[in-house]
Amino acid sequence: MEDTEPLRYHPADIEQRWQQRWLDDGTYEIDNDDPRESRFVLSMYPYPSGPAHIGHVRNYTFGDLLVRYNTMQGRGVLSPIGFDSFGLPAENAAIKSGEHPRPFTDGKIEELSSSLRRIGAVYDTRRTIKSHDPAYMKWNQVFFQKFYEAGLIYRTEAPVNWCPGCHTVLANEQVVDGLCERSDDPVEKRNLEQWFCRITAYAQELLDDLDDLEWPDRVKLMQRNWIGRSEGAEFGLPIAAADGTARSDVEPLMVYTTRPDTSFGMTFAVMSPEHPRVDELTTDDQRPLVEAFRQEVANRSEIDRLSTSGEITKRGIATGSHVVNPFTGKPIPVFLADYVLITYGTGAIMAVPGQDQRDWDFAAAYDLPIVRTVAPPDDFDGEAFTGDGPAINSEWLDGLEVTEAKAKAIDWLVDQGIGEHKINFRLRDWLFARQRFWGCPIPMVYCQNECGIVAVPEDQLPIVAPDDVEFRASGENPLLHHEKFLNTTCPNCDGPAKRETDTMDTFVDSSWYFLRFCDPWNTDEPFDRAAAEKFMPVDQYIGGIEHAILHLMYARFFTKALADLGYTPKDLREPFERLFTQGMVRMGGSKMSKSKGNTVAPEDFINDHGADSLRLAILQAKPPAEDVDFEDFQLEGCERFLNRVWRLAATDPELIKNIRSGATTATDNEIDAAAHRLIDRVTGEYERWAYNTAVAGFMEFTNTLYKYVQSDEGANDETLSFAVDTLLRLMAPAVPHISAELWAMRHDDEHIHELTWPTADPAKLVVSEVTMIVQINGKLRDRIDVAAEITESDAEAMAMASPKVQAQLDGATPKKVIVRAPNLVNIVA
RNA sequence: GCCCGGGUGGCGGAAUGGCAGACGCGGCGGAUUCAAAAUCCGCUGCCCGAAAGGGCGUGUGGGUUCGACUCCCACCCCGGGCACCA
Repeated sequence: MEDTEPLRYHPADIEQRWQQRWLDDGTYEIDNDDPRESRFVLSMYPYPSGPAHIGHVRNYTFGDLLVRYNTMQGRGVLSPIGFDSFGLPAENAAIKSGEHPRPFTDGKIEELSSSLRRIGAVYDTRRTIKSHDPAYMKWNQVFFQKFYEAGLIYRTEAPVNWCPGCHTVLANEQVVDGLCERSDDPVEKRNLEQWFCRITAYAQELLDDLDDLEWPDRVKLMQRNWIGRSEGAEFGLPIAAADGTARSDVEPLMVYTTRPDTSFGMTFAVMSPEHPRVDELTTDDQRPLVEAFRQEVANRSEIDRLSTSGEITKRGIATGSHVVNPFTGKPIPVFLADYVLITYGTGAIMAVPGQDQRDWDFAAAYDLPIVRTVAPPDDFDGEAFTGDGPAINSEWLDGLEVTEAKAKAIDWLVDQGIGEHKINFRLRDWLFARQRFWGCPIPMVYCQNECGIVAVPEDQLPIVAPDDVEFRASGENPLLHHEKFLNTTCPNCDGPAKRETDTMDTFVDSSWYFLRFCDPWNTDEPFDRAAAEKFMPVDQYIGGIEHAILHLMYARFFTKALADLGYTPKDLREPFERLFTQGMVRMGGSKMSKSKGNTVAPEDFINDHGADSLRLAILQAKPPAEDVDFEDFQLEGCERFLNRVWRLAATDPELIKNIRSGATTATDNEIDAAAHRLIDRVTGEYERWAYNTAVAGFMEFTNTLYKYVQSDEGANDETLSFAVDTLLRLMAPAVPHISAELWAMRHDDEHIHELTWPTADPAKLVVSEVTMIVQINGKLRDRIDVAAEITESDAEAMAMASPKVQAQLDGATPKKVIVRAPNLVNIVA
């Protein structure tokens, strides 16, 4: 029977054994006083949804390779894992089954951990943390209160996004095209009193600090767009009296613009339908129409309102009142329009149809005057002109270019005392609370006497939701009906108080977990400052592009806020020094998901073929940053390759028949040099995430060794031994089980992952002979083997002497000869 | 609309101004075998040619260069992000 053949590769036998040994030996545990140079390698906090899917496997394979590679480089690598275990799926399951989310979640964590272990991913398992662990929740709650004290968290009424499907409010970042990113339900705008986090206080720093991060440009760009800084002027438009003159007895209407230079072309003004001064600025004869318009806008869904289609005349209405353009002194009408947003700037704009296409369309529909204030080029045939050019029709701005005109207009506004230079951000404050059960409770109470909102004292934290709750089909938070939880006493006055039943957005949990990993045992503090100083920032963060905005923005904000609150060193401004965003695994072109039923179970493959084959196939398939289709994994080829390595390294006598000892031949030396070149190559490829070509390198070298051992000359024992050992050491981070097993077989149970990374002998990287290519007019005509140190003139002479060149030239004299000795000669004929 | 990323054999991909197609998959042929699987070896961009050899070839068109998959300009197609932000 083949199965009993000792030299066969049987992954199932060896993988479990090595996984156990890595745990037992604590190979990847690191203490806080570890003397080695430290490296923090982290894969994004996974939501525990059950056994790993193929996307997880890809992500954690890349992370694991880096952990093992850096460890072999002699660094002390912090490689922790945790579980982002709060969230809606567990609560929705609870609603269906009636079972509490905790056992459900613990079960999923068990499944995911076991999968990670089975793919050979190694962690310091002593440091594992979970969001729903009260020991972790406590610090969320402490931070909430510190933020509240510092004014970074506040409670206010505001128009917020409400998802009826998830029965909770959502952050702006969780609304995609007017739909809930989780449930795809249309999101409604509701005016609710809510907890907000003042992330906008850090808007400028969040923007500036992007510059120094080694992150993909794409992610930085997405963050910049999301923060959306714009620079301009905010100023008042005086309300016009009946005769068109400016009234000084009422507040002017404030507007924000990025183009103060075009103010002379302002021929009307527009307010958001939700603007608080609409009533005041509506004339009696227009009031019925304005009211109808506001009602109509209020009834329209967010998605309708976002759509750019639809009759422009249906999108606005005149208020009947006028304001004065302070630049021209002339009265201009005030409109309402649904495209002006109450949440941005002042909720009112000056309209300059000559320089803004939307204003142009509106002006055309309402027959309003259009005045150009920037001269378009002669060949311009469009409508609104948004480009640069000299100012016209603008009195004292005429002739100035846009930049100068802006500055002068702002100076004038300041001189007149009616406006100022103003920077605006698109970024909004983070809506921090959710009306759901399975999250971290917000540690505040509402005093029924006079104290108002009161923080629960730290010695009473963490507040953990009770287990005896009844889940409702509506998704309504069961805490609302749990009298025992709800009713408490005010920490201030001992009077009756109601507990806050909202929980924190689960993005809070993932906003500082990397800091907790530095010191997860701490019971007195969220983490020790010195521990954070030692390991932070994360040297290499790995995760999906889908977190480009949400998680990465919140974690950056938390890091800055915690530094300013003194939890971390003041200069720790950024959590993730280097970010790598790996591509997604797709099935037949579409994203894999459980609901589409197109997932493949990595566990099944591992059972039959082993984790190393799967890891290798993932590494080989595509550059890590790119999306990959599961069908493109070449699982059989990779398994075949590992078998080839096995036969070679286990010295299968059928394969290796002809072994010599003693002095080395030219062939032996070439094999030896190839091994050194491979070290050089693979090291570079690991450094730059070129894992697919590193795998190609392993395969090429193995092919070379196969030819070597099967040649008539045979293989030198020492040369072969070094070559195979080198191959195993280079493969150890990529396919850890087979590499470890073969190394232990060959080296008396030595542990390959505790060895240091091989280094190439520079002397052996020098080549003595190269293939010089000879071109005529850039086309390849001949190849000649030459000495590496050949002179330019010798190279040219050899090229010219080539019979193929002579035949092509056919007696003609070359116009010019380009020589790049020893690699190339190009003859220009 | 604006902003990114990409377009290379039958397929996944390699090649950071110098041999296009490394490596793998697939295909074809051979060895081994009673036979098959497995394994090992060889060939495999397209066209012409018996061969030697030649021509063509990296989305399209132009440009820079002795030389372009690579740099520049324009366009086409695919993927992604932002999208009434004043």
